[in-house]
Amino acid sequence: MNKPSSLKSETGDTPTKILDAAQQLFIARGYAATSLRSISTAAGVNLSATHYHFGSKEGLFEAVIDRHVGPLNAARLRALSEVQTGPKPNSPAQIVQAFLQPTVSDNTISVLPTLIARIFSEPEAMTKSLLQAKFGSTVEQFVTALRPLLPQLSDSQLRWRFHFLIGAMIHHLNFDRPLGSDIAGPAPSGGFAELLSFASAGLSH
Amino acid sequence: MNKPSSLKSETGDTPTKILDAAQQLFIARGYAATSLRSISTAAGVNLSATHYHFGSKEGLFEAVIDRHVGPLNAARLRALSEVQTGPKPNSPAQIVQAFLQPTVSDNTISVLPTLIARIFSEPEAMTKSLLQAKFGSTVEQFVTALRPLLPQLSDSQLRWRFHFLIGAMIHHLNFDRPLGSDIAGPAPSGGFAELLSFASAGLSH
DNA sequence: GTCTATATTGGGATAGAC
DNA sequence: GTCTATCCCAATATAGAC
Repeated sequence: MNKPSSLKSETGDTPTKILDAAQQLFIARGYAATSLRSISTAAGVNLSATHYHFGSKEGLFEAVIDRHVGPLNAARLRALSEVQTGPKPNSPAQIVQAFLQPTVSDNTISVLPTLIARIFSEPEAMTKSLLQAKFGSTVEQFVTALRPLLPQLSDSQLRWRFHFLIGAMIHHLNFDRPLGSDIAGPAPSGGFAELLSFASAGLSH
Repeated sequence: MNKPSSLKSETGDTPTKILDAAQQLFIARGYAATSLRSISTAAGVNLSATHYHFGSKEGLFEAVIDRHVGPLNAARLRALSEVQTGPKPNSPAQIVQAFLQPTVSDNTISVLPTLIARIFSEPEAMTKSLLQAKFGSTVEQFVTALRPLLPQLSDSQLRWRFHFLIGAMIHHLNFDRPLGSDIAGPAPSGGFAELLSFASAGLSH
């Protein structure tokens, strides 16, 4: 159960190899179930290298996260800015797409969204304040952008609905197919388009 | 980080005390981060009692789950049946409410939904087939009930949207307030009502 | 059914040679 | 920066007395 994958990323320096392996294993098994030993083995480096470069397991976890939050926030805000500089008025669906699209298209490897989903699903108390610190500002800007487009909603209603939008997104990233779909075979397509319309409709009704 | 809560449920026989403590800690910390030691300490029983009654940590986890899935499925199907025997035609919102309401009202202690959310958020491969086994049939019946009410949706669309509905529900159960709300203070109210309307609108648009 | 004691393994972290 | 070796602790699980 604890054998690391045989896939190694042979590229990059030691810290990068550690980050790549840690990312893959944290996604697959979660934080607590992933040992530094399995990470160092998968990365093809010595166990002590993880401590030398990242200090501790928690430090490594934060480093894995920090590698991605900046680019993701930047991509979302760039998409939001593009929507807002286009022809007015904007639709809520455009804003929603600016928020969701970078989670599926902004990385060559598509593990980034899965990592985000894993962070949201971690039980540790650490997680909640960490999410606020890393994503709070961006979420705030999207809520602000949506408010004039949905004047019928109270601030509380708007925040709740954006909250559920995030929940649907996380669930979509955690599971590649709906419950009840065929277990075997390729994942059914069309999920992201459905997510967009589901979230937009839930937000705007 | 691993000190068990001082709250003990002094009631019940030993297996019940173990189940209560295990449930509380699995919810708070997740499966991997919860030790049998912390469970037995919180339960006020000997460590060996956990093995004697449940065989293994995984066996205990399944026992915690199994204590609740039956009643939850029954409550959901009962609510569905009541909706369907009422005056026709039903609205999708009624079906959605029949699915969601038991997660917040069917237990004296409101930890059941949090447990369900935790199961959905566990990374282990075990989880996915387990969810299909425990909830697949009930979800299937709700999808079947919704289909004639939403004839404009393909089967694939309907399943995706119900999937997102579940995601929003899980997220709501995992976090008691939206990102960006005041960290301190009581959780904002109205979340469940907003979830109902968000999910119904996303499903029906 | 409940306890003590222990077997066995694996975890994070560190010291110190190179 | 990288290695070996090791410390120290915690984990699941079991054996066997009571």
